[in-house]
Amino acid sequence: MPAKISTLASRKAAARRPAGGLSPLEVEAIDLFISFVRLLGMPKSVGEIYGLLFASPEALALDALMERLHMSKGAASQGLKVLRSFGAVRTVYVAGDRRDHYLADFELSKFASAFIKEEVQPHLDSGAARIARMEQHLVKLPKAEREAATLRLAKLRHWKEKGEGMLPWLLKFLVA
Amino acid sequence: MPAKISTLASRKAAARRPAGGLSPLEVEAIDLFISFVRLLGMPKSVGEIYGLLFASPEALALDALMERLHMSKGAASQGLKVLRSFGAVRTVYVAGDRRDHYLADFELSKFASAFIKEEVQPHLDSGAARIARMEQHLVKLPKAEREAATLRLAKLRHWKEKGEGMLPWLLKFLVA
DNA sequence: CATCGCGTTCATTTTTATTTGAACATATTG
DNA sequence: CAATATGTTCAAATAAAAATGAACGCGATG
Repeated sequence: MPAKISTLASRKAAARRPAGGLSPLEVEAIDLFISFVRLLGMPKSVGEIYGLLFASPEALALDALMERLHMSKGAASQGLKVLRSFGAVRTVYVAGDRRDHYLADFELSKFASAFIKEEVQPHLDSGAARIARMEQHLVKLPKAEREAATLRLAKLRHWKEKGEGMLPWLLKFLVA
Repeated sequence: MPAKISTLASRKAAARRPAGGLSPLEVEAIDLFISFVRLLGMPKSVGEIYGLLFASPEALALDALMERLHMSKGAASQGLKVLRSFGAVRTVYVAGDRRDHYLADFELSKFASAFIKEEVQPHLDSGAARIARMEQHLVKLPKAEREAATLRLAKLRHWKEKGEGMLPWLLKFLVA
């Protein structure tokens, strides 16, 4: 009964890696990480790649990612570049294969701290610069307006300090 | 010497509200809030509106925003809708004027807590649901793969709990 | 040293997000 | 109640972000 055997075999395969496609588990993981990276303002493809690598027991090469995620070589390459840049992914050596093979690093905090260091911190810095510039403009205002503006500037400074105070704590919490 | 007087007058005006445009102080505030709202994934127009209102001592009506920010009525209306929705802006009554006049609320934490409640919390919730679904799939895997996958799922659960533990703290910190 | 395999880059295309503007709803005024 | 003022909504236009795919660089291989 070859028919039945092949049916069973393909059903089993489907539970794992259906027709070169994705298992339900992988799909869930990918969806999860897509929405996670979107929350951090990163492109979907980064989430797809990390999701698949996260779910994958073995290291995957670029062409495996392309094929299984239906993604162009360029997108896969750029996504891996981002993931490498903050250590969410690392390469492993595979004997007799000169392609790079990627494995997910499970420290999710790397996403968050990359986000903080690359997005939040620069924003705080430029914010500080802007507040300084605003103080320059302040002195040129007529007194009535100056008072109101001074109050507002104080609010901004307050928030900048709050942010600056929070970041180190947040980083520590995440890494812990 | 009317020429000189007018020059001085226009320079002074320029420091405040140049030709129906924006003062340097307002420009700085607007830039600051544009990058702030972009960080939270909100449209630029929301930052422009809040920035101008933040810098503005008097309450502004929709048409003033349109004119000074070079923005369509639709964008202004929708931006205000967003800002109202999380209380970053409130209306004040102006005698003998039936337009709504808007004032910035200085509690910046409202942006952050809106972001958390509208973006982060739902993501955590859907993440929890996904983890549950992944557990369903888990039992259908062959033992070898199941072990690896179980480990990964434990990581996810760990992070979900970490996130859930952090949010209340973060909210409290922000509001404080 | 010519060819091939692997990965990166970047101009172009596609997709997604935002803005515009006109139609509409609603409230006000004469 | 017609005319007007104000604000909202939403389909279409525009702008911004991301993906594609071909060209390129570089090292390995025969």
